[in-house]
Amino acid sequence: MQTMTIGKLAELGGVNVDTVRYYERLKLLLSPPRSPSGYREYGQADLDRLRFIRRAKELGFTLAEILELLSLTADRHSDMQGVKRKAEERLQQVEIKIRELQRVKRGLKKLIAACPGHGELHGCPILAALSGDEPIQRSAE
Amino acid sequence: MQTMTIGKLAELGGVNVDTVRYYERLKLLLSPPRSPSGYREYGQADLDRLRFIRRAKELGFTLAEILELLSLTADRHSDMQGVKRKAEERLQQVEIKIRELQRVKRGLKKLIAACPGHGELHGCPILAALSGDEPIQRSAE
DNA sequence: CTTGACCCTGGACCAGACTCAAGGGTGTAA
DNA sequence: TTACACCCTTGAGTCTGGTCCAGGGTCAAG
Repeated sequence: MQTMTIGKLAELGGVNVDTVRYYERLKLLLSPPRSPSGYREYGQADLDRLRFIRRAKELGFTLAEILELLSLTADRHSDMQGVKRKAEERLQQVEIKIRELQRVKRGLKKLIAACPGHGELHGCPILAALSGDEPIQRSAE
Repeated sequence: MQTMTIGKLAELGGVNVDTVRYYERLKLLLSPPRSPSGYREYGQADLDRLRFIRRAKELGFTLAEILELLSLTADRHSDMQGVKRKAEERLQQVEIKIRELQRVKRGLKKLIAACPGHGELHGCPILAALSGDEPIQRSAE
């Protein structure tokens, strides 16, 4: 397959056609060459990039953050110090995200372990824990 | 404390007053009785419920999911299987996210370590981590 | 009796990330 | 040639989870 239309790209990338055009507007995807009749012509690199975006999004990065990630990997000719600093910033954010999720995971595990999974709801420890009167922890505010 | 106004409830629950009214519209909170002048009068049970919502939200449940959890709890005759299953679903999603973020973290670390501050970025590890060819998991579709 | 902090309602507005509609051109297969 | 799926653009609408505003009533202190 040399090139593909937007419909094919969207299908392979697991997103809507409109989403592809939306990403192009946001500069997340490069504007591809056009056929004589004006159709966008995509190649494998575009598909890779689209999949990159999907994965990053699933990890909780916003589109703005993904744009930064992409420019980080794409700016092969820009100042290396700047690129490195950006990568370090991203790393910090990723580490924070992991810690937050681990806190959530511990919370969920505790609840699940304490819950027998059957019987009267009345005694459900998940509900008890969620409605308990311990102070609520503020994480990132 | 017999009853409290919306301001007090919001304060103790750690949310905005408008958020309380918003939750009431969504049926996440019950419409409380009103004072002669029309003020909402909340009791301890409302505070418990509000805290329940906050905690569940911190565990990554959407408001729609929380509404479901709450309606499960409202049904005195249902048992805790449903509640436990929902918690387990959440846990799985969180664990997947953590694993993928750790992959990204390793990629970023490698990138940073490999960056001498000059030269070409060769075979970017972030791209490797994110645009790997494993199938993309559709989570909640 | 005035002031200021609170409460009420309905509705507007926000960011983020799409998604759809309208009106029109293109490509291919029977 | 006609049908039908696909493509184009611009611009508006949707959903989530709030947040804010206008225009008004209430309540306790001084």
